[in-house]
Amino acid sequence: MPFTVATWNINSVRLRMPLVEHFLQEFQPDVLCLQETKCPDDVFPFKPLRKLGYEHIQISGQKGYHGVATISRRPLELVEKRDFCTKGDCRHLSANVEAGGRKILVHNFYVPAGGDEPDPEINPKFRHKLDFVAEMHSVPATEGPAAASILVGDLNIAPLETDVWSHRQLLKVVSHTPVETEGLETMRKAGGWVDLMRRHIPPEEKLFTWWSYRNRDWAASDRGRRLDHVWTSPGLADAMNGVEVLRAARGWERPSDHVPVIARFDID
DNA sequence: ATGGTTGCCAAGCAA
Repeated sequence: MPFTVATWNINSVRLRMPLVEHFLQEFQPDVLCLQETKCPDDVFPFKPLRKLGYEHIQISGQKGYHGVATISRRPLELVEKRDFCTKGDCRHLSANVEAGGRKILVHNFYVPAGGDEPDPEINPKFRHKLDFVAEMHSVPATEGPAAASILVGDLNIAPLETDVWSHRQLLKVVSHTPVETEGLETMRKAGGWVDLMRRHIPPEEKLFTWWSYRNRDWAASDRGRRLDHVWTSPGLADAMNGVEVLRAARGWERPSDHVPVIARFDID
């Protein structure tokens, strides 16, 4: 059995527990990282997840907004819940999991969306987003010769031209502005991270993980963006055995506007 | 150029 990690912005974990359960039963990832759980820790739905064999759960939740959860079939060792930009937002959680005979550090991120106006001088939410990504420079892929790391989550930025339905039309739209895409790529490369989705699926190919709710027919118009990402340290990237974007999940009953991304590794 | 939808929670705000 290969080691598998999935990431999914669930947009309310309690509302979508039936979808989470369905997903876990069908795909059985070792680790599932959820974002936008919108769920305080004292009411997180542990029970149905444990029932499915996911007994190791680390959460960082708050009422109404944000929130991340890392759910695992293998033992998890919490490393930290970091308060990026010291706003008290629950947007990060890291934990160690064992695979291939070594510890792998898994970072689960929910980067701020950044509001509508892509000008940090007049839009504090966009300022926050840029500051958040800048602070991610302090999260390197490798912290020692034997260290392996994975960084997943909703990064709310579509870096490549083929990560959006129209590069030209989205250049001034938050998520695809040059200051964001260059900022994210600079941070990724500086940290030594490999963009695993793009190692598996060529950058010439359009690739989306999110489709707006504000669309008559998301599948027909296909105006998507790749906002969700899987990054790894270089050694782990070499062990990658495939990445799957579960586009079908966008068509499930009462779906999230994001779909799961699953990465498989040839280690156990 | 505008408005389109969803989820929080019960009015707008955030996405």
